[in-house]
Amino acid sequence: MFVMEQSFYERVYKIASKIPKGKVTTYREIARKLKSRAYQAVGTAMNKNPYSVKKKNQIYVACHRVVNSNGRVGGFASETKNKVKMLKREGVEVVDGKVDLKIYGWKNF
DNA sequence: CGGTTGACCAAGT
DNA sequence: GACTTGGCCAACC
Repeated sequence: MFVMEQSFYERVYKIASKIPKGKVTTYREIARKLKSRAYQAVGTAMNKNPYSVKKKNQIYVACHRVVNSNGRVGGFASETKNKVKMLKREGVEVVDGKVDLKIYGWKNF
């Protein structure tokens, strides 16, 4: 059985999966919702994120909807072009791997 | 328990 | 605008 360890990461996944379509959020915001400033840990969580597993019990994390505070698309840089496509398909305008946080910034506290 | 790391952030140079 | 430095927090060794 899945032993979803109740770690800091899982909370991150849940929040990340909460991101509405056509919006993006930053690591900072996620950390903030966790009552922490662990933006770093959030990033690390994403890195180990089982987003590929789209099972029923599994959480799907839209990594591409998570960006840095600068609006720059994060570490998936090598595949950024692909993610950018996805984001655009969701209605998010991405320019040079960057997003307008003023417009698409997720502020659904 | 200390040092390293990580898809980070902000301010300074 | 690019690079450096310090800070931040959780996980890993």
